[in-house]
Amino acid sequence: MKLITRDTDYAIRAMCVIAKRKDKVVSVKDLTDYLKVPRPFLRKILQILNKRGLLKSYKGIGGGFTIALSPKKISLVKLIEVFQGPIRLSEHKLKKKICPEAKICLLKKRLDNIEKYVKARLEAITLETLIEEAGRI
Amino acid sequence: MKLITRDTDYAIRAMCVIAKRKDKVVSVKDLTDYLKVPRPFLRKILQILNKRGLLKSYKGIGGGFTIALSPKKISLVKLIEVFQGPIRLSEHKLKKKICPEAKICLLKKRLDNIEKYVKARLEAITLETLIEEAGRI
DNA sequence: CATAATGATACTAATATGGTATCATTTAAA
DNA sequence: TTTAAATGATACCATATTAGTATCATTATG
Repeated sequence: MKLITRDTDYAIRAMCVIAKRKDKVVSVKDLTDYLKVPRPFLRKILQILNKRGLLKSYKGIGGGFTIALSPKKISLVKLIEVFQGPIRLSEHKLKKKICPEAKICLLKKRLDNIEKYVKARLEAITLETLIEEAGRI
Repeated sequence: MKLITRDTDYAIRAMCVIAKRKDKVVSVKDLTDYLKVPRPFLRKILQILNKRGLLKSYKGIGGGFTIALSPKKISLVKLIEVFQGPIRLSEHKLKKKICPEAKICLLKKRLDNIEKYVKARLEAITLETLIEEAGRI
């Protein structure tokens, strides 16, 4: 079980770097030199973030990416959901055919509560908090 | 992202039924009739639980499974780890080559905390609590 | 000894993950 | 105005995981 897959992880780190550079345009080359992650893969990831409106892109020589939104507004939940779809701890449905013992589906309620907590915590972690904390050290 | 996969889910429900029947031997046929899950798949799952010492099995006519441990002692964490391996929310390693920006790995610390919480909650959910609550309704 | 159960094991199909490769398009600068 | 350096769009590929199926061996009961 993984909460965060490789693409999300790369995205988080790349976004942090881009966010810190503020309005300076950062190219994939710059990022891969620094982060040591596979270039074509990171390219794909950044294109997705661009399409989703989290990055702005600039083509041509000297091109690259800048952050499109305030780092305050970009949470881990958001990034996770971009690459991994909605967060759901269990797909355990309350349908009779899957769970005739509707009572056992108290399980579902319990898992839902845990999920709610996890989501809240991940919502609270934004690019801003990551960058800020890093800066203080 | 899923915390609980299908096999774990089936295992939880089957274990609840078996635990409730106490010392009565429950066959796979009984279980699939009731739970409406694929029989060969459930068979495989129960065999694994048996090997891990969570169930006792009885061959031959009238055979099947009984619970091997007190339902108190069987937590969701245990069942999840049987089928999905150890719970880890992020594989984000603190290695330089993966994360040159060691500071960003505050991320790791944060995720670890969330993970600790989730584990504690899942540890607290045992077959007993699931059965007991169901009984009260 | 027939039958109903599990044990062991191998196989398969579908999906997700972690990428690569290629060509088109844009743009800055020589 | 050409060239080079960047992204855009897309298609492809390899591996692992998930979700099963199938088959034969073994065991116990009546």
